[in-house]
Amino acid sequence: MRCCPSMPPVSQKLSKEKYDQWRIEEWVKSFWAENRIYEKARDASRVKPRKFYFLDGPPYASAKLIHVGTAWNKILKDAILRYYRMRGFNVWDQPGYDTHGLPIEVQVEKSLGIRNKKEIMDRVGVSEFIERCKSFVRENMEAMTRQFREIGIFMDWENPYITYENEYIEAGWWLVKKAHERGLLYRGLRVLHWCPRCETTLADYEVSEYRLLEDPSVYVKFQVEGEDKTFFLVWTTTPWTLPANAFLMVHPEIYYVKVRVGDEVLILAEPRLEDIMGEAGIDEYEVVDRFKGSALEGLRYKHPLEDLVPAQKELSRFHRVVLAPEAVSAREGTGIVHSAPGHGDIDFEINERLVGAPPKSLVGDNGLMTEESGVYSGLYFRGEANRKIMEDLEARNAVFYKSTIKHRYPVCWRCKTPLLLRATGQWFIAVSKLKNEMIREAEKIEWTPSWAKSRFMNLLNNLQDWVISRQRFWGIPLPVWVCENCGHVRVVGSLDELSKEGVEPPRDLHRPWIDEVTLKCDKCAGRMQRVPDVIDVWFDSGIAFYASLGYPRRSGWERLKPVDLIVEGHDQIRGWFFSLLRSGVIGFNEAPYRRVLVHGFALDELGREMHKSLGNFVSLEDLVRRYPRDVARMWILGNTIWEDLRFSWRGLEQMTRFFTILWNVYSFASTYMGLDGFNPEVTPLERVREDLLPEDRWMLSRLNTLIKEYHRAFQDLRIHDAVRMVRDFMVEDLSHWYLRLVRPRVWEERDTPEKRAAYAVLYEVLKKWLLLASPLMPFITEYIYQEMFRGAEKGLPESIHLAALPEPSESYIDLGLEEDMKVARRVVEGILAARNAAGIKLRRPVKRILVAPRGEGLEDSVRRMSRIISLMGNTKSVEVVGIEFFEQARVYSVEPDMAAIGREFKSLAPRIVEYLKANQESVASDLLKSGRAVLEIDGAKIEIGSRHVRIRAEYPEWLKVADMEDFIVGIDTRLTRQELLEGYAREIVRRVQAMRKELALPVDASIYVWIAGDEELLAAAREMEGYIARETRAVKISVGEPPGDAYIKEWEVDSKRVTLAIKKT
RNA sequence: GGGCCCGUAGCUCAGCCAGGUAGAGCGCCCGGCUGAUAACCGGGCGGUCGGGGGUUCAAAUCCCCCCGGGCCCA
Repeated sequence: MRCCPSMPPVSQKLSKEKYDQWRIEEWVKSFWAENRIYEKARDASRVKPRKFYFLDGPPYASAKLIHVGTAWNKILKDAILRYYRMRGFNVWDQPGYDTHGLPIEVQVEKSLGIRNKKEIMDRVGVSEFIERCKSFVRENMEAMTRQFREIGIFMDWENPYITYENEYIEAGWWLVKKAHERGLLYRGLRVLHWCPRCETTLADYEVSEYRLLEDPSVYVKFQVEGEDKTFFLVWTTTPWTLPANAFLMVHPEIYYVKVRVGDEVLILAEPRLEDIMGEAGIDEYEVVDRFKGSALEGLRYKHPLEDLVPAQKELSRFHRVVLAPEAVSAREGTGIVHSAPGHGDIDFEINERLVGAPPKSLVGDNGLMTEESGVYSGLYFRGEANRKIMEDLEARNAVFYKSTIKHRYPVCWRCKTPLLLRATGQWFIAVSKLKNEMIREAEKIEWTPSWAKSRFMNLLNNLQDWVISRQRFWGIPLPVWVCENCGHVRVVGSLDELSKEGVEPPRDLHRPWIDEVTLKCDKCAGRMQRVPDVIDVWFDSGIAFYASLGYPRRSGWERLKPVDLIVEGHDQIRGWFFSLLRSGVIGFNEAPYRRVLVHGFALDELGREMHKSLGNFVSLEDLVRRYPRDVARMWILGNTIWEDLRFSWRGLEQMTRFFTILWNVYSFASTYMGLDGFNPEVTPLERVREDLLPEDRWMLSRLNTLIKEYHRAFQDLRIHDAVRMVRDFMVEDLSHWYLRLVRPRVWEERDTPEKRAAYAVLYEVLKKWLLLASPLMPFITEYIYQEMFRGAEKGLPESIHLAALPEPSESYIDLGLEEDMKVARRVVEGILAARNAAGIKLRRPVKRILVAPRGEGLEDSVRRMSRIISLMGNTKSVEVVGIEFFEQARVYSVEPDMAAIGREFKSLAPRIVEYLKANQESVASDLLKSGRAVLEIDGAKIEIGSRHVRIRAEYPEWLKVADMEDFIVGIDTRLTRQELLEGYAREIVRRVQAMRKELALPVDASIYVWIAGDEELLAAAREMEGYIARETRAVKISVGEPPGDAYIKEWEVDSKRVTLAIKKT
């Protein structure tokens, strides 16, 4: 094998160093940076014909720390992108950042020490505020990018898309204009949650936090018109909505009663009567009438605060009872619900449909009651206003009963201020009109896992119009200009449109600069001013599919569309996946993406969500401080993608074991290939095909099966399955099995065809495995590639990440052989179990093992694999026998159950026991056959049953058996002198090896060996001299005294003493 | 209140789609190996497959109900 010294063999470098994943990763990082490996991978990919447009869901840049879940997300994406690059796709891998929105504004407000919207305008100034938002976001983005790069995410970090950039904003305008052109943009009134501190509307999905708050619980009497002493009883926890009351609602199907209490008559729902009277502490009352709610329809009433509230002048003419089953429940309240259409969403809807009152909101932007509320003007809605209203009601005898209630009440998710519902004018996109198109397009999307689709479809069935306006600053300005004179609306879709009007667009398109742009109305030549709103931040990321590519200003989208894959957590089904589709249909009438992969959430070790406030938050930095990147990546990627990831330091710790095994495998190969000067160019796989042993063909079959299944897993987006099969292959097939099988061949000093074959196979397997593993663990694979493979073959790419993934070679796949080997492994497992039971170590050879297969075809497999079974089980022969062999070999014994025998046979018991002991086998066989046995004692016949004894099956002393599912495996433990001596020889070898190691001798150094001590061991040394010499690289084995400068050590083998000495030649 | 996901050994999780004697790793106990070695390997112990009902010759797996956790919606 050293025939061609001019060629560079496989380097031994790997085996010379201690495994240190940290050092490796540092080295690889700088290797990538110095040689611009990412850029080379990107550029090589970008000229390929088959496109793969991946779109990064932009993380929200509101913090510097990266959540483990976000890391999982990017690591998954990275593995997939690497895979597609290595399969020759033209991969678009631009990352993005989501940068606008209220959460960022709130953080910046905090840093500026201000508390409300007014202060932004008055104290800080909007332009300063916007600059602060931008620099805050920029710092966060930089920090996040640095960390993503740190863990080896190969994405185009030099060219991310950023939602605050002018080009991106302009792309947003384009879509608003598109919606306008399609007649989908409208301004409408809608009751929405409002934060009185942030002074903006919140979308439904932003109303996510609730607090337990105390509110008044009050039963108010509304006098029935024309009947002085008859009242509708109404329950409310929001007295501040009463001034805006327009009508009352009842359920047509529920029964109502008139109840006399004192000299008054109350109307309320029958099912609530007892509870309410009980709560109010009233025992004496009389039901005077009973009727369905429908009978109340149209009855008019008098509002108790009518004269105090100017708004009531307009509202009083609407005061009547309407039927509204969807708004009324028989389970709480009185069954009569007061409706303020300006402060309730159902109220608003019913008002539109049945009543038509003006939906008054008597609460201003900042939570203070407005002028129109008269005496309550200027009072805070949940505080002073509530109190004053209660006082007035009581003063007017309009309160039947009052107390307080603690209930879940929505608060602002950013500042925790209690919210209110309020009718406000907002801008909408009428996506409900696009429902059919959206469903049609969603049907075309491929979902992994498939249940994500049903969840998505469920959402589409409840499609609502989209409120896109927000009354804030840090967002894409709504490109809507309204004429001050005639109210004409104009939507601007690009900067060019402004230029054409002779308007110089501001250098930054954000507020406040854009607010200064005015246009001339083309209807009346009046001045047009922009509406002050910005757009919902969900709009930003929803347009990323084209906006990230600079469309419509730049080309690219037309070429790359549609997006081939998006990958996000399951919360984004309702979030990003939804908003992308919405924008796609508004703008292009089609779904912008083709495939979706949904992953789970990263939870803490107890299965809870991670929150900084809970103190269980693990950041990416925490993670990579404690575990190397590849280890973290492999652990994270191994989790079933669409299930939640339970964080576990222990899990990470366990993953490090896999890496030592993997390192040891490569280190082992590198040691011996280097030693023997193996050169893959001189001895390629094709050249050894004739010399392959069954285990080699098996290994190659396994490799190619792995490659096949790996590609299938990646194509199905089952990355976790790819991780598991790559890992299992390395541990089970390569390390545990193949390496053990080829070791003797590798140790062989001579150059044999079998050794060459082993090296060629090993080289092939190690190289291809490394390629398969490289998208998953990019650091260590790069390192090994550089150290071990790069120098051994000419023309290999500069980095493993520039290489192509292997494709399976069907000609190497032999499933029958794989099946045979499975059988062999099961048999060897049986041998080991039997050895274990017999206390015979693997080092000691046995004469024969006996295998009785239980199933069809196993017998042939065992015969075909008998050489391998012998080798791995250290046995001289493998005999296939029938099950009967073991049945016949079994010796049965019975053990009397004294309690049972004594109870039934009293004084005869000792005699029976005596008999049983003497006739164990016959009694046992009778009992097994017929369940009874007849004993003859003093001529009398006594019958016993199996309840009287315990039957045991035993094999004879020389046969140790492992009874398995598909086999019985037995070892013949009777050793001849030959096996005994061989065993001793191996004991000697092992000890000499240990001594070599203690002296740190080079693996290929020759030595002299001296042996003294027990006679049998000396005999073994003499008779097995050749074997011992070969295994230990001894040039001579002498019996007797060693020289003084030899390394001498006393040993004990089977309590026989032996002294060994070695010395380097 | 609705939709979807998860619940399997002490711990972390496969197996469920296409029903056929419950698996892995870790931990624990016992043993082995020693030129891949601050490693590694084998064996053993360990499970009402969240609970209940149904379909079936056969259910962790399919169906229904309930309990607990999660995501989303109302």
